[in-house]
Amino acid sequence: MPRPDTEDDVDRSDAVVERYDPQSIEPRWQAYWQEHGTYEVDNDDPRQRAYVLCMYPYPSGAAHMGHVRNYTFGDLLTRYRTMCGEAVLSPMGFDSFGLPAENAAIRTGRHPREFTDERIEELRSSITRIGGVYDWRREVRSHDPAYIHWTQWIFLQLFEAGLAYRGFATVNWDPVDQTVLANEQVLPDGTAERSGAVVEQRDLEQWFLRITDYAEQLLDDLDGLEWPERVVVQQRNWIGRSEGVEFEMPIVESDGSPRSDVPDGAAVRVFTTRVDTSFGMTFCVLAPEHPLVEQIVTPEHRAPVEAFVARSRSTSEVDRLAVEGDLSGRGCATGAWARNPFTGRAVPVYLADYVLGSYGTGAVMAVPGEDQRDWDFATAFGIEIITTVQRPDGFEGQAYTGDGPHVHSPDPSAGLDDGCDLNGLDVATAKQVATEWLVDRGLGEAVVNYRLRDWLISRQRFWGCPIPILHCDTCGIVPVPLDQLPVLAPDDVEFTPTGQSPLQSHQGFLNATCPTCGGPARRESDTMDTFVDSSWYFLRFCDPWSAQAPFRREAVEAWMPVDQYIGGAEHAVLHLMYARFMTKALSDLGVAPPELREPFHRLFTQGMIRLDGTKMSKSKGNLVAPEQIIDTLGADTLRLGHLSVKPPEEDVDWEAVGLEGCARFLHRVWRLALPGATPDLTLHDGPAEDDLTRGTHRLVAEVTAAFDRWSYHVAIARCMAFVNDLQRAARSPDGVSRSGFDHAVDTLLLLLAPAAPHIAAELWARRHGGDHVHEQSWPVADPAMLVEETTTLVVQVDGKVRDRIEVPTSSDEAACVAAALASAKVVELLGGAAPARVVARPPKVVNVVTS
RNA sequence: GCCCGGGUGGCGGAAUGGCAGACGCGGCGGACUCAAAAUCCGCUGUCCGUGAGGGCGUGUGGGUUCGAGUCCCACCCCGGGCACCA
Repeated sequence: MPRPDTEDDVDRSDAVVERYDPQSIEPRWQAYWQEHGTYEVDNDDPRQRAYVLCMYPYPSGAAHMGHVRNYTFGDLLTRYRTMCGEAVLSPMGFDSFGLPAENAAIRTGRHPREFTDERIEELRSSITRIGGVYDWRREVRSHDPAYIHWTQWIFLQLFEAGLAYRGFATVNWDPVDQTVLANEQVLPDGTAERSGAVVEQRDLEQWFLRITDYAEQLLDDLDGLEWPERVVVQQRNWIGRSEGVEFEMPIVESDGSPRSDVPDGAAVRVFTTRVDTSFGMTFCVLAPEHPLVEQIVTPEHRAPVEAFVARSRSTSEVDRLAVEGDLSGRGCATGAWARNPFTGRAVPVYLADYVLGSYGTGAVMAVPGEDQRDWDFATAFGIEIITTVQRPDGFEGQAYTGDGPHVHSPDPSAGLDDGCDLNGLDVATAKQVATEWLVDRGLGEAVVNYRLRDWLISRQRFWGCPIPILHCDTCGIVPVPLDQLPVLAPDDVEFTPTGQSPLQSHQGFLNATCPTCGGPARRESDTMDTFVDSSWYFLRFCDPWSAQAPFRREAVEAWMPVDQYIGGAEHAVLHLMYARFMTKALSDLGVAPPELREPFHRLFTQGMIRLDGTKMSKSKGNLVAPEQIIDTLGADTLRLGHLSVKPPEEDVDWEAVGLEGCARFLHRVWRLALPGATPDLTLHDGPAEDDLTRGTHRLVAEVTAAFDRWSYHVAIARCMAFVNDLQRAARSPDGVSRSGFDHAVDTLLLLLAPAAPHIAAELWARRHGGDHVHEQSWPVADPAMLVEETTTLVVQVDGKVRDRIEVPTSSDEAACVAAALASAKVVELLGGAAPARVVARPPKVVNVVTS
């Protein structure tokens, strides 16, 4: 059946030139790489090893532009470093537990596993169509029983070591997703990062991982990482180390005499980072939930205090910490007094909701002169303000937090014979002296506090890794024996619209036998935060076949740490902190090698894709489908679009991606490089032109340098400029030599192989009898070829460019100056006068100074 | 408020203290074509000038230097993080 003639007419008219058709090329090469295992590496590979890893994705179906961007950078690096002779481990897997699948199950009644497996296949196919190459033999999925087994095994190791524990805690409850959230998953405005619901406070028993044990290491080891400064700063802030002093303030009467109605030794223990300002303390503040409140409140204050405490307890932590404007409703007097050890005087004890029981000692000394919040509080409650640090001249603020000499100490009225004298000292020195003074008298000690809290991993969800614990009435909390792992969620579950996890009511799952006493036990129905799964997957990739342990140590030694980790910056304090903690914990437990203290040596965070100025996302419905572009322009064009649009770490507006220009460029490369498809070129058999050879070497040097500093957009721009020049030269009447041309084109194909792998592979194979471009060595520029014979000498007069002269590159200063002074322009501008001075930087620039 | 980034044509952006605007997009003009698409060629910071050419130009104001987009100081604006965690 003859097809109606449409565009076929055109094809026949210039049948000499086979047009670049990505659809016929790309699937073939994708299959080739897969079938030949081109990017599979074994753990005993003799080459130098490199581990290049992109954050494994949540399987959300077909890839979106964010995936494309992420995987293009990772894939380029894998291919580039492989051509450089390294054995590159480039695995891929799926972070396949999580709420979207469970929400879909609630909506449709289908089991999340089915849903998830389908989405994984879709995503895998998308990633392949982008041209991403991975060692798929190593694929891991969080919901795979083998993976669940080892996640649970790791949890039990942590449990045995005391790093996993069950604790009662006031937690963030998401009423929409019906689960608790980690602090990291709550946004500063008090809403849930995922669901957007207003987070409530609930008191629940939950599982925690003791990440705070590692606070100091997590902070210190940041120094050795080659990570974006932004991410390091965010982690540092999140850990929130602060050095300070704790000391006790005995509860007394307002005149300093002992108080009879409180137990002996009753004292407020305060934490402060400004012990140097202790002489300015005019009151102290307890958290409303502080256990001492009950004992010290005086009868006439009891009623308002109880009301205040009740109100604070129902306020979220975020709201409590938001101190803005008038503070008069935020505090409450207790009627009690406590003695300041520095002055010997009693100061009133208040409650304030912005003081948290969970940080420091739950009590602070208040120094309104040097702390703005204390100033605001003192003003609201009519409390005295004393200045202890000399203000600089012209200071017009309220509290002064800067440096300066200390004043007003010791208080002469205190009559202490061993008073602490800080007068005249700067803040740092005064802190030291005051700390020593306290320590020497046994009144307090230096301490370090962290803002970081333990990692709450309990989730009241179904589609997650079950926590392998049993609750026995007799024995209490009992770990599931290792030989009974994995604990898997049942298949016969029904998802109800209430959203409650089916695990909480599934008797077959809940009922178990206590392995210790043989009595009945109830299975833990909470599952783990999915960040637990992603906190060790990079280790499993080293040895996904291991059946006796999560991974064998020697396999991890072969590959870890990850040389280059690539992902989104939104994981700065979540995944990246948890993975660092888990690596350290596993190292300490002897599961991972002892010397492996950090998982990711280098981190790269690529920018987001935006459309119309907002983040592209399914919920906003503003997606541009990568598949559509692959179907029309091809994957190589799409990859090039991402690579060339902007520096990779910056956010990208999709409108800025110049796909047409990239497609044009590839068409041009095709016509230039396809043997026999170049009728408009003039190629002769003479020796290679020096200019052309030098240009080719310069291109190699520039592209390599650009790759090494992640300036892909510059690398692509250089290739484009090179093609423009080459095409122009080859089309000129004189043409170029065949040998110089072929060298130029072959080099270009090698340089493009990591960025546009399909077209490079196709053209290389056609030019070289079926050879595979990705198995060639990355070209190296000959330094001797980078030096031009002549160069443009820029001639300036008084710093302004007035002339340009071609000179031999070897010209010395005298020759350059002579050439410059001989310039007609310079002669004219000098008007016969002698230059006042001549500065030369041979052979690039000469500046003639006239005055 | 503090700490990081960043301000360069109509747009995305290049530029070891030495030719600002590479490369791409967009725009304008031309070649090919019956015509269009595709492709190719030329122009494209701004002002003055018919032209050759010249003036002005990298957020603002100072400074260092023979020479500053690049270094220093102050300020303005944008983006991100932290923030009243004692």
